Amino acid sequence: MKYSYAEYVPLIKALSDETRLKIIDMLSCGEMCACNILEAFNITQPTLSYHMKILAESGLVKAVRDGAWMRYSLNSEKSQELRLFLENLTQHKSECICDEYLENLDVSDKEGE
Amino acid sequence: MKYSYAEYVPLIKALSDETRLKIIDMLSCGEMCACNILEAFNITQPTLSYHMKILAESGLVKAVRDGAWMRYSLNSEKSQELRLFLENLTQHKSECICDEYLENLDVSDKEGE
DNA sequence: TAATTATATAGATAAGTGTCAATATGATTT
DNA sequence: AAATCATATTGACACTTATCTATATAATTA
Repeated sequence: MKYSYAEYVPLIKALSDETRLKIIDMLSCGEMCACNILEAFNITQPTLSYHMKILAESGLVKAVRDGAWMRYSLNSEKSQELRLFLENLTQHKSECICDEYLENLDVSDKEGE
Repeated sequence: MKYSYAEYVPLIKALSDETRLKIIDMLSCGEMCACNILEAFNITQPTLSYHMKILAESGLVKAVRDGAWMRYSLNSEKSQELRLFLENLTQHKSECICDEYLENLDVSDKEGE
C-alpha cells in the first residue's frame, strides 16, 4: 500500500468520537435535519454544528441546505471506501511497504540517509 | 445498533494517526520488532514506544516480549471486528437507534426529560 | 561484572479537540 | 419590517495528543 495514509486520517478522525459515531448510526436510518439530531443528544446547538462540520468535511456525511434547515445524510460510497482502505491496510500482503522501508529506506517519512 | 460506540472509540483513535496507519501497514506483512519499525520512520525511539503502546492497548496489535526485543504483530480478529462494526454502523437499518431517540428519548446521552 | 543493546517512563511543550455561552447570519412567518 | 426559527461562527477553556530530551529498566554480550 502506498501514499494514501494521510488522506484517510481526517476520515478516521471524524469517526473517533462517540457522539459522532452515534450521529452516523442515526443517519444510517435515513436523512435527518440538524434539529432532529440535536433532540437526541445532551449537547448544545453549537456543539452539534461543530460535529456536523467535521463529519461533512470528512466526506462521510452529505450536507444540503433546504431553506432554513440542513438536511444530512450518509455518503455510503465514502464509508465503503474507508472500509476497503482498512481491509487493504490490515490484509496480509506479499508486496509490502516494508520492502521499500527496509531495502532502500527511501519513503516519505524517512528521507535520504 | 446499541451501546458499543464508546468501546470502539479507542480502536478508531488508534488508527487516526498517519504514523500508526503506516505501522499497521508494515505489520500486515508479518511480525516485526520495534527496532525494525523504528528504522522506517523519522521519529525517536520513545515516540515509537508511545505509538506501539496505543496500538497494543487498542488490541489491534499483539505485543510479545522476546528477550530484549518486543515482537509486534497484527491482531486480525480485532481489525475485522472493527470493519464489521463500521459496516453495521453505516449500513441502512430498519430497526434504528432513531426509534428510541425520537419516540421515547430515553437513551444514554439523553437522560429523562 | 561492565558495557552494550532494546525498550519504557517521566517531564516538558506546542498543537489539537470538544465543549460552552454569546452572538451572528440567514430563512420563514406574522 | 419585525419577530421567530434554524444554523453557523467566535472566543474561551480544560483536556488530550504527538513529539522531544533525559533517564530508567531490562536483557544480552564481552
